[in-house]
Amino acid sequence: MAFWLFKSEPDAWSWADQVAKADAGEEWNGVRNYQARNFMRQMAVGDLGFFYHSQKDRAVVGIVEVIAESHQDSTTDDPRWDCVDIKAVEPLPRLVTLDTVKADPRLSEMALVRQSRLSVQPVTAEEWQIVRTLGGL
DNA sequence: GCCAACGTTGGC
DNA sequence: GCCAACGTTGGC
Repeated sequence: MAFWLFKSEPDAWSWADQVAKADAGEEWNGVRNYQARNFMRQMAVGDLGFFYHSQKDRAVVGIVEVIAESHQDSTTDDPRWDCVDIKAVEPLPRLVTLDTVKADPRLSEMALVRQSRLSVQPVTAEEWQIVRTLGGL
């Protein structure tokens, strides 16, 4: 099983929106970046991810699970773009802000820090554990 | 609201 | 196939 991070502008699609979908989950659609798409193609059902709010919040806010492997993105007919489905699993008791991540030397290699514009990113098992703990889980 | 970083497009 | 122009993202 692998770990990931999904980035979203809360104004467009927030953790609350994701939670509202409950176990039905939702497509992680709208990604138009090859690197991000390729990561989604590598995902398997059962993989876990962090849900990150960009812009105003700049924090990891919850945990999500991949519930469908990559398939055509329903928001476009362009066959280049596909996406997975994810559902909310649980919120983090404490938000883990970008500042916190940047301040922790163990997290200095995270894509979140090194490649700030990438919207879907891999997370190592070690990073997963550290951020979970910082989040109070 | 600005700007740096970076990805994409299109002319050559 | 290169590169300039342009568009977008996201931190600050």
